Amino acid sequence: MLFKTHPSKFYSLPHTQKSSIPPIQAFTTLLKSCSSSPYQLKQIHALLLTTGLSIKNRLITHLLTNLTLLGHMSYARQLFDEMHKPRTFLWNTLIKGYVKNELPIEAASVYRQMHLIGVRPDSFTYPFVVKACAQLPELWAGGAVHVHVVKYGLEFVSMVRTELMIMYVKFGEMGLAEFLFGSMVERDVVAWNALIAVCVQNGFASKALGLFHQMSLAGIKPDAVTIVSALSACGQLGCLEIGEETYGVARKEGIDCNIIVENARLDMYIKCGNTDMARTLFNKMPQRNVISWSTMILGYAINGETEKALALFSRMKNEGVQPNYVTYLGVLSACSHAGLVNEGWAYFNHMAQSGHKNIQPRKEHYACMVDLLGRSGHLEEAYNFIKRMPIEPDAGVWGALLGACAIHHDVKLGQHVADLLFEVAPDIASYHVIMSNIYAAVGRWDFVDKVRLKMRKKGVKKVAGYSSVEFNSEFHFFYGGDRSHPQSAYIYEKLEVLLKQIKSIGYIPKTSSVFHDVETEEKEVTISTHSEKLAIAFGLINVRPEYPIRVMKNLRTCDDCHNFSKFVSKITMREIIMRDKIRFHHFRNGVCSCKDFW
DNA sequence: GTAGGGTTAG
Repeated sequence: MLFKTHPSKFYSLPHTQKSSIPPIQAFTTLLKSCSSSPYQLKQIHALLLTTGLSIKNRLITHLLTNLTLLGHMSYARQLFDEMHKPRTFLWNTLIKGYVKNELPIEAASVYRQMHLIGVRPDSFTYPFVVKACAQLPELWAGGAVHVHVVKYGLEFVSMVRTELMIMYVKFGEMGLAEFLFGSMVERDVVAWNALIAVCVQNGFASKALGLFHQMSLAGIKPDAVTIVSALSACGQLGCLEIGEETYGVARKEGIDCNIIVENARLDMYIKCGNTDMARTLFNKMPQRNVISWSTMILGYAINGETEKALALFSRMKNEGVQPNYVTYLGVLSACSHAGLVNEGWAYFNHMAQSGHKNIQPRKEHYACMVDLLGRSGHLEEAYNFIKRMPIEPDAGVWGALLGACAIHHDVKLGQHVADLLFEVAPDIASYHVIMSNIYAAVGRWDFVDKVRLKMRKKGVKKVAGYSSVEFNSEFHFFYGGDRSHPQSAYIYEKLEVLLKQIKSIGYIPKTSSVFHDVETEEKEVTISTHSEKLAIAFGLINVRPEYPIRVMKNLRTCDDCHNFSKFVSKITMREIIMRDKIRFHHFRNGVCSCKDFW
């Protein structure tokens, strides 16, 4: 700031002997507040050298720190390399810089170099080195670093241990993380929060809720950060009751009036399929940021309330809130879920032509457009659209087209797309399953077997489908053909009665069900005991009639289950809300909110 | 003189 407005003042500073501010202090202040361009920083550096102050490590450190914060890592590295015997904290600063700029390999190599030269790392070094290891694709470096940590006797340093825990959860090593946590000397609120947050972020939501519970038993008061992670876990699991209880805790602790907490709560309502509660909260929030708006828009989109999503988007712009690229993902997926091709094009073109750097279409937006075009039957157009992409299409983009080929039974294009897709992402089970479903739908069982064989050879395993229902603040999980639930006998009995009833009003099981990008449950399990059917039967037995039955599914639902749910909602007069992998289906009186377009 | 945790999307 100072530099921009009064450059002359700045340049004269170090030379002004008479100045009341000593030069070193002046530099320090300046560099601390400095957020200048690399050019300006270079000038400052040059000035430091000419005034003979370069030996002052303190100033160099500020400069180095500023460079790393601004992302000018190559210049920071150059500065570092010019130093004579940099001390440990300077090494730490450089490593920290690489980690903050998500350059874990560079960070790790600086750490290695440190070792080779014989500079002893300290307790400030490891939090960052471990964080770098957590950003690497494989765990082995992290394991080696853990050994060093033990060797230097730093394993009980709270922050080092916290970072190690985070690293292990990221690599799915929950057991190791829990061991480290359990044997921690002081488990403060931040350590709890770190573990809970990383569990949520890596798909261990029920583990996160378990920890949240344990935390209160241990007498540690949650803060806003804890609540945000807990609410996020509830959203992931789709548990509205526990979500409300969590919010109750926040209110009791007086940490509910925080925009991040409110956004997390908003998201929780959305992910539980309750747009009414979300809207009520949204409307009474004293402040809303772009995340609040985007969450609400996306919420309408995935719940099939397309008009509301688009209306909210224009209200957002009228109120002068700048949409970001996530907001546009919400808008485009609203169009996609409703088959609004023209509107989708209009929004997409607006993004591309806006001139705003932060809303230039990204791969996700392209995938959304491909999905929209493909789902609506414009397969050729979708393919050409990908071919014209200015950025390299990724698996998500090709996957969207493959999914569309499955819906429209286009074997030829499907095969072609699969070839391209498996070049980019050979090991993703769901894409192989879609391809096998494409063949299955047209009766090419020879090819189906080939795909299965290929999967077996590659060791690609499909994910088992399951559905869950929350009841009395507890989860009930069902797999296809599952008989492990204590109420199993009643559930199957109920299911039988339901099938008889709906058959009498026209339900015909679609045994040759068309698969969308669904991964079917085990082959031997008949269609009548798909996990969502069991979950619905369970819900009908247990959930009070005034409440809807909320079923959460990890994969997409199949045609037959979709049809089944419509009929059941009709004869039982119950609302069934089903969340599949990418959207909601609200079944009321025989009709689904998705209008059978998904 | 430096250190650990949070919301949308993927």
